[in-house]
This record gives sequence, C-alpha cells and structure tokens, in this order.
Amino acid sequence: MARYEQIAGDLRDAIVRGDYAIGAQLPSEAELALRYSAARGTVRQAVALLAAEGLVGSRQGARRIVLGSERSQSFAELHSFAQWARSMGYRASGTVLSSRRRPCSPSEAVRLSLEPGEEVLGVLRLRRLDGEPVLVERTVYAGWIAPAVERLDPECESVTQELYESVGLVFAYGEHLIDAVAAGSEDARLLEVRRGSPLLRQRRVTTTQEGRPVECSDDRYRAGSVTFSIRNSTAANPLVRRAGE
Amino acid sequence: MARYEQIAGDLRDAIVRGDYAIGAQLPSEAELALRYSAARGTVRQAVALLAAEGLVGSRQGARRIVLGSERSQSFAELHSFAQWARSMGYRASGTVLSSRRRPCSPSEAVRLSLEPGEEVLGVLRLRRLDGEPVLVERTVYAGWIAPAVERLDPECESVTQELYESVGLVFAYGEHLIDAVAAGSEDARLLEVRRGSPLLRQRRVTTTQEGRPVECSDDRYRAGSVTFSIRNSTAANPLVRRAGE
DNA sequence: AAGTGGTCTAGACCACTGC
DNA sequence: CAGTGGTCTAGACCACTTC
Repeated sequence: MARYEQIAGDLRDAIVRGDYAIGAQLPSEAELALRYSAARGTVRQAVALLAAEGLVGSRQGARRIVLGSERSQSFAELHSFAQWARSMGYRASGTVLSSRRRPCSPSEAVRLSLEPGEEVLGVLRLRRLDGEPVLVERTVYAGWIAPAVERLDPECESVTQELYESVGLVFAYGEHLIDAVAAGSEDARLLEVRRGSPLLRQRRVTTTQEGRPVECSDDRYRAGSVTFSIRNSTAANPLVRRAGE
Repeated sequence: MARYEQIAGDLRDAIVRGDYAIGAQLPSEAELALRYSAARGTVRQAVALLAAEGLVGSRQGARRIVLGSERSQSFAELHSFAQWARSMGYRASGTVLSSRRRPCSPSEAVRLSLEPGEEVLGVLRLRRLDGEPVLVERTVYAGWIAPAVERLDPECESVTQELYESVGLVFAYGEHLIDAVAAGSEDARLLEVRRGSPLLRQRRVTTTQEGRPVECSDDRYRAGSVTFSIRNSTAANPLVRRAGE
C-alpha cells in the first residue's frame, strides 16, 4: 500500500473514531508532513483522497475542516449488489428467472459498442435482502462474455465476484442513471408490490479496465429498500442532474 | 485560471469535439508536458481532473483511454435547480407557497447542528420547467439565514444566486440522499399527478465553506422529469447505496 | 527492453485567511 | 504579518504494459 494511502487511512480512522469532531480543523499539511516524515506532496495526496470521499473540505488560506464521519463505500459495492449487501451485514440472495441469447437492439448496440444485430445475452434476475425481494435486474451482456455468464450457478450470490474468479473479468468503470418509475406488471409480481407503485431505477453501463463495455442493466428497487447517497462540494462534482428521458 | 485547468480544458474540448474517440488513447504525460511546456506534475493534475469527471480512465503502465465525451456539470448545477435548468437551456420558474418560522424538530436539530427547539424557517416551493410543474421543495433553513430568505421575491428564480448576491452566502458542500417515494396528496395536487404515483426524492443538507449547515430539504421530482447521472470507477467512488430508511 | 503511469521528494512562489 | 493551502518545477525510482 502506498504511503499516502496509509496516511489517508490513519486520518480516516481518526475521523471515524471521533478524534476530530465534525466542523473541527485538521492539522496543517506542514505538521502532518513532519508527523509522518513525508514530503508535503504526499500528505496532499492523502488529504485529497479524504476530500474525494467527502470527509473533509478545504479553502485556500484556512485549515482543512471535517465535514462528515461516515465511511463511503467502494466502487465494487456500488456495482455489486452482493458485495454491498455483505459489507452492510445483510444476507443477499438471488435467482435467475430467465436467460436467453438474442440479437441486440439498436440502442443496446450503441451502449455496448456492438455491431447492429450482434448477439447478446439477456438475463432477468430477482435479488433478495434477508429473504425479502427488493430488486429486479434486467441485464444485457455483450456476446463475448455470454458463455461465462451462462456457466454461472442460477442462484449465484455475487455475479461480479464469480466472473472475476472464473474468467478474470474486472469491472472498472460505470455510468449510472438514476430515476423513479412506476412498477410494471412483471415488476409488481416479482417485488410483491402493487402495479404502478414507485420504484427506484438505476440504469447502468459497465466497462472493463480497457474501456470495453461488458453489460448494461435496468435495475429496479422496491421503494424504501435502498437509498443512494452522495457527498459533493464546489471542488468535486460527481453527480449530475439530467432532464427527461 | 491555473495552468492545469487550462490544459484540462484544452484536452476536454478535444475529447468533446471528437478528436479522441471513445476508447482511444490520450498522448502520454511526457508528450503532453512537452506540448504544453509544463512539468509532468502539472499535466498529471490536468488529467486527474478529467478522470474525476469520468471522461478518461487510466491503468499503470498503459496509456490513458477516453471513456466518455459528455461534459459533466458543476456542483452549483446539482445544488441549484435554476442554475441547472439554465445551463440545459430550460426556463425555470418557481413560487413560494408557504413560508413560516417554527421551532426545529429533533431530527432537524441534528442535521442542521442546532440546539433543540431553536427557530428555523420552513419553506414550501413549487418549481416549474418551461411552465410544467416538476418539483416540490420542502426546505428548512437555519435561523441565522432566515431573514435573508424571507426578504427574497416569492417568485425568485434562483434562491442560491439571490442569497449570494444579497448576503454573500456560498453553498460549498452538500450531502444528498436519493430514493423513490409515492406522491402524497399535497405532492399530487401540486405536481398534477395521481396520488401514489412515483416521485424521485432528493433529500439534502447543504453547508457553507466553513462547514456550517445552512439548510436541509426534501425535494420531490415528478417521474420522468429529471434523471441523476453519475460516472465512477475503481479509483473514484462518490456514490453510495444505503439500505432502508 | 522501452514506454508509461504511480509514487515520492525538496524546494519555490503565490493567494488567501485569520489574527 | 504569520500561517496555510494552491500551484508549479525538476528530478528520481518503481510497477506495470506492450512489443
């Protein structure tokens, strides 16, 4: 682990532990550099990490201040339902309800960088949290990864982890669109809610380290089961609002 | 503007313009340093900015690749409905439907770092996009900013901008919780939808540069009117999923 | 083996905050 | 005016990718 990650981890622990209250000042960069016997640049890398996590804020000329004390989770936990659930202490399960190959639609071709009509694998999965159905996933996998997906256990807990272990696939980048929709009849039946009731929808496209698209998905959460959380600042602006459809 | 921001802007323009296709490689740091007559560190700051925007990705040992070509928007545009709408070419309007002072609730006291029972200002606003009602805002302002808020025009287009111009208030940090809820009877009447229909809810707390909480709000968007978008990677993880309520 | 990004150092100057 | 964070430079070594 890099020196700056160690320093960031040390400071993060102190913040989470409450050594620095919310609103309190962090030591100056000079003092931290002295304390950790590191160059100022290294200390700056460390605090930049904490700033990106939304834990601390900064202004030129003034000491850094603590903004929050909750640990944010990793990309993997955003991407993988199972990994997120496990980190939160829930027991996740899931079932593949259908899985079949078909030619891709024009919009899927664009999102997955495929040739029009190239074969894709469509999978419908129901996910449960502590036994309760909370999520319907409609995922479309690019043809080149389809065989590995079809080999998975239909009750497989973490698709992300299994694909890593079986073929070394790593999800590295994701784009996510979040909005609210009314439950369709299939959604309603699977999630055990009334038709037309509110669902939180997350549409995403995920790519490998090389920038090659792997899958796109339409995930629908039962209202009240999951909340997305984000911290931002004038310096960091990860979330964006979009109009209409 | 800083040198690294100029370089980032130059590269961003080239990407948005299509000079580098999605999936294509960026020039190496050494080449960029030469081209811009800057130190390698400065070039790294520039590409780090683009990486945070989700435009490019990187892996040790390999050239950086282009992941997307859409410009992401600023913190102000996430925080301020009016500023976002303007940047997207929409005409935003709004009306204050009610505004009154009252003692804060226990949960508001925690979120706004107030003493229990301290006075706050509750405001109900309806926001329109091109004349269509799309958003109900229920905002609670801390007592110290209440007078400035009460002096605003009830039809004021951008609260954020007006508060900056009138009292120099700058919103610097925000925490946002996003989920889906069913429209209550008041929501339904104001947004002209049926009771129980899906709404996208954004709850937020905003603070000043000094870390002082200014307001917390419960904003509800009519389904289909707005989508939140986020790009992330194994390196950057701004968005977080949370369970239940 | 050459090229590339990731990490780290040491020092410099500037703009801004806070007293 | 002293302290602090923001920017920039110049150089070094390492881990990894690519060929």
